[in-house]
Amino acid sequence: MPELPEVETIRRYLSRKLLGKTIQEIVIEDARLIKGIPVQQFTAAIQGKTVQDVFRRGKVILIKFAPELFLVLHLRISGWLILSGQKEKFSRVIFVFSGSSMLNFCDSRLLGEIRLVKDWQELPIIKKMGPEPFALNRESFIALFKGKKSKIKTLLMDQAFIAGIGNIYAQESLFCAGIHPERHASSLGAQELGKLYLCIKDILKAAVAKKGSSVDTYRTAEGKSGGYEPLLRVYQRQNKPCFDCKTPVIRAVVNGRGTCFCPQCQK
DNA sequence: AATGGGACCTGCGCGC
DNA sequence: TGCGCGCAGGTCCCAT
Repeated sequence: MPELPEVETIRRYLSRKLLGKTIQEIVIEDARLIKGIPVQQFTAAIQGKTVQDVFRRGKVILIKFAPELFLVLHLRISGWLILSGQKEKFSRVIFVFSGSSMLNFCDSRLLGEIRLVKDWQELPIIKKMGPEPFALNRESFIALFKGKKSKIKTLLMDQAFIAGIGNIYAQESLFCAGIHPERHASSLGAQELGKLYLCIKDILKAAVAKKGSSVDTYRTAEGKSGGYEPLLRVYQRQNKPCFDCKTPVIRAVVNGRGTCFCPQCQK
């Protein structure tokens, strides 16, 4: 479900609401989401602990309870988080906080992950993760492509290459930059990469400002829809006229994922 | 090393 | 109304 803008939106809200709050109880509706540790152990370890920090790396949300105790939340494709006073639809794990607020980890397809670790930086997913898009300048962005040959869309979605971009914002960024999603990275010149850099930054920034895109189940942690959806230019617009040239938008499968692009504007 | 396919799971919308 | 099918914002594992 979530890419960088959605995850960052959730993180900001949780940070605002949960800092200093203590976990009173954990309700496990479906234990399959809890990975790497027996459920009993998981529950016992965070009961009574107080939130010290809520931060993000790529699409991963991290909640710090102690210097050596971090809750790791990954929403994967179908998860979302709702902070409310009740159990929500598709709630799988509920963290009940002091003040009776409840953080619902909702996930229709059960593909999400919840972990508890001592050292978050040692998690495999974190260890191999590429740089945060906002930490890059034009030069360092272009330098990432040195020696890369994959299709550009595959690269943008590769979390080891750059963190936080998924299927929506990869498509949107490539449309903005006028680059065909199946172009090989080695064929892209500095000018095209420079344009792509600006597009990625602008789109992610605008999407964060709008609190993400509510294409399907995504809601912000306060249960509201995101506001970026009306600004999407190609995502899921197959057969509809391109906003720029009116040519019908094409849908192809790139790297196993549905991919929309304008055959006229994206070369 | 890089790439492609399948697996993990369930729900929703569509056409018949 | 009911059923089957295709599709879904991510990541990992395995075979080639």
